[in-house]
Amino acid sequence: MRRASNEIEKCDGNVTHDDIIARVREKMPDDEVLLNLADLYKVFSDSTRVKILCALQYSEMCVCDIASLLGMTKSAISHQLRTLRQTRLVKYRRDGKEVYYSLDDEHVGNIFEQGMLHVREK
Amino acid sequence: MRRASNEIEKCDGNVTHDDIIARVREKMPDDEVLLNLADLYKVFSDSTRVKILCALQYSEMCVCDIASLLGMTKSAISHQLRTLRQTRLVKYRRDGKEVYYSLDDEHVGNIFEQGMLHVREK
DNA sequence: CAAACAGTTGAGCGCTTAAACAACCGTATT
DNA sequence: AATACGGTTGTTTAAGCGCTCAACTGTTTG
Repeated sequence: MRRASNEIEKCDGNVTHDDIIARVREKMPDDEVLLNLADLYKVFSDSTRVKILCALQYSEMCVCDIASLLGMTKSAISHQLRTLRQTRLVKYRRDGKEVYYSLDDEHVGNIFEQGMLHVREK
Repeated sequence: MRRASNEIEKCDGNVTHDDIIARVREKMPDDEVLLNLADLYKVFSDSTRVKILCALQYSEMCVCDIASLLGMTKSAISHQLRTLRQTRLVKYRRDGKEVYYSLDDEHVGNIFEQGMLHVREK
């Protein structure tokens, strides 16, 4: 320990540019909004979920189809579909023994496009 | 164990809709693209990073300012800035002892907007 | 050069989480 | 009712990750 004793760091408050901080803080959205935003992107941050959403852009599919397409177990897919359901990104309908999933939101496409723009170039 | 013996599951390949699968597979982007896409969104999936990016939309800031704004240690902020640097989302310039960070990409704003659209409504 | 300060970095810890596994539920078929 | 099959769910395990702590780099000032 090189510091005096046990003062908390937190960027010791001394030499920061208080004017800038105040101005930025004023403009920033509420914490809750930014938290929800991060949570939304968290859903897109897993490649399995991205693949599922991407596939559903082209056709509604049952769990077995998706599992087969991605080469994964039905269990794994079902778990991921659950989080996609909870975040209202997919909806489903039952037909006999099969459950068909499809996209629930037109935003999904837009979000994808913006991401693609960044990924594709560079 | 209820299953016959040790056949792999992988959605037993039997009753799937092979036509749909084939059609979707044909249209899907390459795996690598979707992986990069997921990685991009992973950067936005943490609230600390989201806050940093959001703050930098309004003004360039030094590490100490950001730490003070978010009530976190300089170390934590610096670690996150590192991943933001590596993904080319922020750039920096040195001025004396201080290092000023700013957004490196106009896409950041667009990506934010699409996310906000989804978060705000509902 | 020494001290102070802004920022970076590596190691370690605790929490989160994706996938595997096994059991279970619901519907259809016989 | 019994069987089969599509899908779901709880549990466990291993990997990933954000933060803290401590040490270090680099720059300015005395």
